[in-house]
This record gives sequence, structure tokens and C-alpha cells, in this order.
Amino acid sequence: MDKASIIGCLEEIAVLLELKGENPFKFRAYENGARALETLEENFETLIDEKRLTDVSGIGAALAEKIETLYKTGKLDYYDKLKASVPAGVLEMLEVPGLGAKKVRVFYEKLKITSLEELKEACEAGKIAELPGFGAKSQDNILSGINHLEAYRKRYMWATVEPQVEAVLTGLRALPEVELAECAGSFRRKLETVGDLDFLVASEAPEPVMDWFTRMPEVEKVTGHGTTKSSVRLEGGLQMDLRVVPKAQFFFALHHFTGSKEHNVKMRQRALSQGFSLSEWGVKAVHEDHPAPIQEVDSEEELFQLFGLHYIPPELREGVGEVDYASHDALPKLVKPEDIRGVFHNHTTASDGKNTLEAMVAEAERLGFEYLGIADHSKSSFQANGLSEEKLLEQLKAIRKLNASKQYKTHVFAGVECDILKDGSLDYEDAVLEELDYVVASVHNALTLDEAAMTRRIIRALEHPCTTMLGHLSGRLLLKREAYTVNIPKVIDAAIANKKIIELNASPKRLDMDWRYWHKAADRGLLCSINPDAHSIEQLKNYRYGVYCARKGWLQKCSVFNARPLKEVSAFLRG
DNA sequence: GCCGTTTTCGGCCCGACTGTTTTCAGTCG
Repeated sequence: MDKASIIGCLEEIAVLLELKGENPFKFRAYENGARALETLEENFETLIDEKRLTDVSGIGAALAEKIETLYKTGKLDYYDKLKASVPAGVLEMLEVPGLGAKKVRVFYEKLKITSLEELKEACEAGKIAELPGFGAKSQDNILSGINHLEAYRKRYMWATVEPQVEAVLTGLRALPEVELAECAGSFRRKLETVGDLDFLVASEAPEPVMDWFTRMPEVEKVTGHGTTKSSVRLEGGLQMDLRVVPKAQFFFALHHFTGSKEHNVKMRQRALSQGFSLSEWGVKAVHEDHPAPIQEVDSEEELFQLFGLHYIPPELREGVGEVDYASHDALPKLVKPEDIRGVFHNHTTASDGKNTLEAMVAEAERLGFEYLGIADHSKSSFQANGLSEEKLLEQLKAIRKLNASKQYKTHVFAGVECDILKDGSLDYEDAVLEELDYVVASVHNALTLDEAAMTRRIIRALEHPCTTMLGHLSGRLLLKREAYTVNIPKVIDAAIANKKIIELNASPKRLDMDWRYWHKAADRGLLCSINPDAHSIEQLKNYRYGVYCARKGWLQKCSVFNARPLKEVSAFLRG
């Protein structure tokens, strides 16, 4: 069984134990174990082979043994028995907002309800309201929750919600009662997809702020309306929460609601180790004989300083070691959007782009790029109007001519997004590829190869002397299409060994290679190219989303190929 | 079930909100 499935299995064990009313710390240990595997920086297989699973913080003897059994046999008696003891439909009831393990257990034990369907019927028949501890209101909320489950489950691409966030922030900041306003949560951490939006306001007069928020024209339903917290659901299902706090608490709350949960746990543990308890409300002394000094902060920087930490940018707050790094002043100086000097992997009307070569270069110049790489599709990508050898060489000529004319300040590199064929060979003869300045090699077909074959295929393309960089490594389309099965660590190894670049495709629906792999890979010398994969002049600006993910991947300017000046880039491409 | 320059037991983050109660449990973030 692979790592992802094992993580899923541990998570399910945790839920099942919770449903059975087990010791909360026991099921939390399974959750912690699953998370430890998820954020593993070392190779999972190596850890198992060398029997070093228990070296991972959060995995002890019992979990290590279960993980090993799952890995080797794909089965686990403990899990099978546990699963058999709880009807399958009980789990899906947990998805309803407001329902947790305890309540679901009551439905199951008192009313023998074992599915969402039956729960809905019970609500409609008024049976839930009769249960002790429940009433008409709970019953209504459960029913409404079931009916809106689809909307609650939905996630959104970061870029999709960005304009809505800007609009709400602008509206909030325009209110006279609002001193400060931010959007916290996964949006602020620049996670590739977000589930809901958490707004935070500093104000001494919350009521008018709450009124404005709950009366926004896009609001479909107000699901909570208090003096410190309100929740709304917009048309289309997007959830937004707003919290209002006094200014003195704002930065504690901002830090808390920016999260992640894992980051907050680490921060609280650090605070406790220094005798303080940290929360969204501020910081308190744990022991009364050791009173805390007045702890007010005017920024998040000051908050981190209270605990001897350097400022941790929101993108890094995923609980993957950033607190330790911050305590040793060892955090990376993250790459910034303005560091980007040009972009590779862009399309024109020659293949499936919307704008001509000239229009793309003109826009690149307007954006201040020193260089622009054109990489249209290769001949096998029929669906994308891939270029024949003749057309490709024609475009190459046009690019050389454009550069010679000095019509634009932006230098144009002639490249191609070359299909990696099923056997790992490239889509043109070497003689053609050698004419170009660079080659982005990407997989576009035969996406269902098994992991070994797909990994071999991509590594073979990386070993080709003409390949400059690997395009969208996993092929995922966020919220739409899963990544194809490929052993990413092995591909990274091959890229490093062959001195090839891996792209961070900045299209908001790709963001591929995933930010979770970059930190370790870049430490080992892997170069990144942040490419917008632009199919129009508007999409050239999408490189920004790639920079955000690069920052989540701890990347510094020195690891980003297209943060280098033209001269260095040209020298690299000439080899 | 995990963890430990307070290490083999006794902790494990914590507080608001909701709906139900009449002092609180469950859920959530």
C-alpha cells in the first residue's frame, strides 16, 4: 500500500475510534501520525526499509508496526475489525456542519440511524428534536446542513476567490468603525485551494461592521450573527466568517486565525515551554506567581518576538518546522514577485494561445520583463494545434528577426513545450530541438501509465540532452483532475543528477510541482522555473501565483532560474 | 497512542458559540 493510502487509513482509524468513544488522546495520536507521514520530508520507503519510522515525531512503536504492516501487506486486521464494527454510512454523517462524533453516536445508538438518508428522514419526521440534548433548532440546522452539503464540501482555487476577498476588504476598510481589516486563514497562507474565507477586523464598535457584512448583496444566507463573530454563505456556496476584536487583540487573533492548526500547536507549545499560554486573545502567564508582563503587540513581528522568534511569513505557517527555523534565525529569505525577470513556457496563436507572438512580447515589455520564452505545443499535441517541424522553425526565424529588430526591450527566447512521448522520447528529432534556445518537456497523453512506467518515462526525458526543464510534473488540475501516478522524489533525483530545471507551473489551476516538495529539493540543488503557462497576454501575470507557491515551498531567489538576469539565463541556456 | 535535560507516568492547546440546558456538552477553528 502506498503512503497516501496509509495516511487515509490512519485518518479513518482516528475517526472510527472517536465514533466508538475512545480516549480522545488515542484517536488524536492516529491523526498526528497521519499528519506526520503527510509532512514527511524524508523518503517514506527508506524510513521503512531502515526501520526508522519511530524516529518520526508522532509515530511510536504501535503506529510504526501498523504502518509497516499496511505497507507490506496492504491489510491491517485492527483496521478491518474496527471498520466492521461501525456501519459505513455513519461516517458520512460527520460531514454535516455541527455534527461530530458524539452526536452521530447518539443517532446511531438511540435511533439506529446509519446513513445520511436515514438522518434526513428522521429530521423530516421530527424524531431528532425529541432526542435529549436536541431541539427543533438543531433539527432544522441538520436538515439545512444536509441540503447544502455539496456547497460546504466545495473548495475554490486561490485565484478564484482573490477578487471577492479584495472586494470585502475594500468594503470593510471603508467603514468608519474599522481600524484594521485582513483576510486570514488558508487564503492568507496562499494555499492552492481554499474552503472558506476568514475575515478579521479591529474595531471598538462591532455592530455596524457585522451589519454591513451580513447585508452584502451577494449573501444568500446568514448562518451566524453575533457581536464578535458572524458567518454568511454567498450565492454559489462560498462561506465567509467575520470576527471583530478590539485593536489590542488584533495581531494575536490575526496570527491565530491565519493558522495553520499545526503551526498554532507548535507556537502554543513553544509559549508553554516559556511559561506562557498563547491564544487568539493574547498571552497569559501559566503560573500566577509568575505574572506575565503587559503583552500588547502592534504587529505580528512583535508577537513572534515575544517568544524569541523571527517573523514567520504566513506562507510558511504550515507546521513543517518553521518555528524551529525561526528560533535559530534560519528562515529563508523568500523569493518575491518583483524578483521575477522573465517567464518561460508561454503559448501564442501558433498553437493554442489567444495572442500573437508580437502581442505577447509587447505585454512582456509592459510588465518590465527582461526576457520572454515562447514554448508552443509540439506536433503530437493535435488537440492544442501542435507545431510541425516547419512551423516551429518558421516561428524560430520570426523570433530571431524580432530580437534583431530591437523593436522591444524584452529579449525573446525560442523554445517549445515538447511532448514527452509514451516511451519517454521527445516529439522532435534532436536536430530540430538543437536549433532552439530551450525545451520544456511535458507529458500530455497516456496519463494512465502505472507509476513505474510513468516515472521511467519522465526520467528518460530528463536525461535527454536537449531538455532544459520539466513542465507541470504531475499533470494535476486542481479540483478537477488528479495527478498521474509518478514517483516524484525519483523524478527530482533525476533532475538534480542531470542538471535540469523543474517548472513550477503558475497557472492557478495547476501550481505543479506541488509546493510541498520544493524545500528539500532546492536544498539539494534543484533549480525552479516559475512559468505562467500563459495562453494569453492576461495570463502572463499568472506567474504571481507561482511565486506564492514557491514561497510556500521555502524557495529563495537563488533557487529560481527566472529570477536571474538575462545575461546569466542566456549563458545557462547556451550550456 | 505518543512523549520526555522535569523520562516510564501523567500530561496531551484552548476558548467562543450554539442550542440546550438551568450550569453544560459538543463542535469548531
